[in-house]
Amino acid sequence: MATRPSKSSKSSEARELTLTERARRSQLIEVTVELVADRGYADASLAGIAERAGITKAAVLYHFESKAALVRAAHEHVLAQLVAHVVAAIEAADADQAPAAYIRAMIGHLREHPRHTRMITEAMTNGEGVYDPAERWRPLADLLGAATRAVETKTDLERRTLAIIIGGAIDAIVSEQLADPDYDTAAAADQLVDLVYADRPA
Amino acid sequence: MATRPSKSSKSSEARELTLTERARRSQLIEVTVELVADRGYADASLAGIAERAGITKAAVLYHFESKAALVRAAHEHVLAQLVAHVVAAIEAADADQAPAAYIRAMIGHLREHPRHTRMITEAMTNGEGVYDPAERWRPLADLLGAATRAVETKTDLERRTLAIIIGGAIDAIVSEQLADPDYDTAAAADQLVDLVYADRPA
DNA sequence: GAGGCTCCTAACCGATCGGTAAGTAATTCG
DNA sequence: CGAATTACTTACCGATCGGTTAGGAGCCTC
Repeated sequence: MATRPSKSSKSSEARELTLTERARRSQLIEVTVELVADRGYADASLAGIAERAGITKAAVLYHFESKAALVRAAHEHVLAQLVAHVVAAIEAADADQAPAAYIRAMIGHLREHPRHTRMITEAMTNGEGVYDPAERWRPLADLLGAATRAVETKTDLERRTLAIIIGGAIDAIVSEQLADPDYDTAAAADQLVDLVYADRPA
Repeated sequence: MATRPSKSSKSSEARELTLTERARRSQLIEVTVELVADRGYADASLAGIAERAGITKAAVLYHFESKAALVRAAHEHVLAQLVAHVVAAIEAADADQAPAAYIRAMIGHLREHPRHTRMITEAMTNGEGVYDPAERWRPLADLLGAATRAVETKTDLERRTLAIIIGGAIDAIVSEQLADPDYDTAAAADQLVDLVYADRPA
């Protein structure tokens, strides 16, 4: 049979992973990120993932209950790293410099991990229900609300729109770098920060 | 047989389309736009298009030589309308107001044609080789170059980056409206215009 | 009224998809 | 030693994909 590893004799709840299982799982996640990034969400098949990992399709499904579960795990993996990096940068900055820190941390991280970037954008545009677009800019909008000193946006709507503008600009800068690796994203980040802080100077 | 309609006895080059053929083609293009917009590029199958049009798969391929050709035609259809609208708006504006006209025209058109919008973004992210991302912001960058009075961006790189920022912001504003139809894109367009024109006031 | 053209249907094709079933070496454990 | 568990492979499944083939109804023309 090829059912799941059950739970190693004990009938309790906690799933304790073996050493090899942990290794395979993380390898499969890595391979999935690579493949989704390189060939797109639709062309990242189980067969392709399996081949790249040196095992068969069935072996992949032995470790993950479905392709969707594998892709979800891979997505959570890259997203967690991004969030950790950005949160650390924000916490290290002064409150009024938080939006600037956000912009530079986002662009910096994505520049250094192009595959992660491709995976995230791929998951956002093609992932079934990975995370809902209505909440996408909420964290940034909240951040702008907290940084009242430097970025004086009055209404909630204006704050929301500014978050959307900044977020969209970051997306586009990152996409540009994926298309042209020579594009200077650090300079672009500076220019975006200037633009945001130049607004409402009074 | 079900080959192409050849060219109606005459062996010359010009393909003259029948009345019914013209009608079917435009119907199929409309249906394709609908389906791609509603269910995404990957889930818009020939069978689905055919069913929605009330004919069979084979009949669709009788009018278009492949699914790719049909999608290409649909894409060109929606893109042509967008370009016509934006160009008209720019030509009607003063030179230094051209970027503002661009922003408002883009956002306005996309607001009024949400299906076209979805189709275009879908084609950009999932379309095989519809149009290359390296050239995407070129027209806007050129426009900024021409409007030297209001938007004083010095170097080519800064102009390029500003175009990317504006373009990305427009994308995000439009996406937000697709997720929340109550979102006030006209106000967002005004805010984006203000931000762009507030830059480098000296 | 026979032939030719347009516009379509029904049936089929090979490829590929995610997923399942059955069996089996290798390791661990009583 | 023998039983159980882990970590796989080979072979298969039904569904769906884009595309092809053969044929036929309806019209138009000589």
